[in-house]
Amino acid sequence: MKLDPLQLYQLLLEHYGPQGWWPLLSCSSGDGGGYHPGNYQLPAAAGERFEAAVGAILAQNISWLQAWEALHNLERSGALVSAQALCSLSQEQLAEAIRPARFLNSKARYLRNLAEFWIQLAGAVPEREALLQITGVGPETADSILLYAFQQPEFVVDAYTRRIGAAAGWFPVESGYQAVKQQLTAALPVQTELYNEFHALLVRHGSLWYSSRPHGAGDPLLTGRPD
DNA sequence: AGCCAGGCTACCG
DNA sequence: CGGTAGCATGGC
Repeated sequence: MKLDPLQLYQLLLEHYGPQGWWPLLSCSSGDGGGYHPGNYQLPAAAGERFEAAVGAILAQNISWLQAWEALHNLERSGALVSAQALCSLSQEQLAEAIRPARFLNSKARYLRNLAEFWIQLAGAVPEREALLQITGVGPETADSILLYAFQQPEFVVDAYTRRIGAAAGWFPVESGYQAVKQQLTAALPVQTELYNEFHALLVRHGSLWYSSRPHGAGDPLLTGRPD
């Protein structure tokens, strides 16, 4: 049997339940969780949108637990109050606060770039092309910000999406970002809530079965060949 | 010890 | 242009 994307989405949702992304500090139980399963209205406040965008950069190529530690450090430094507040920190302070998130000097620069962009934005919903011009914001981070901070219907593609989609026979693992995104969105209804939940579920499932090599070995849902 | 994180930029040929 | 080294932490 070969699952189509919508069928896999329904299977994953049934299997894992709602994931409650994007994790927010204000929803946190203090253990690095920060989830609000089934509530797709968050983030609603401007501060929460900024926090989610910051989190999207911190989470690049790293486990969420480490990103959460860094985010919490930033909160304690007062950097999450506003984009201006983040900019008021020195690069050294920023880098030290986000040390747990790896690539600290790079990400400290990225965060300042984001914050400066945020100030220009003045509360508007950003354009995808504008986000992509920020040094430190690539396609996945841009779509994460649009989807999870602003509830825009932009499907987020990550490494797990590629591996799982390849195992499902939808495309080759080495497919480019836009190719994967277009193929999946063509097979799904354009719904922000579905995009939100599907990506979170793919990360959940991917981290369980598509992390160590060979990718996908033992996947109880797809039983596909590893790449 | 070694592998792997919810990538992106800059530089190489 | 496409491909990849570098970024430089912490958990399992």
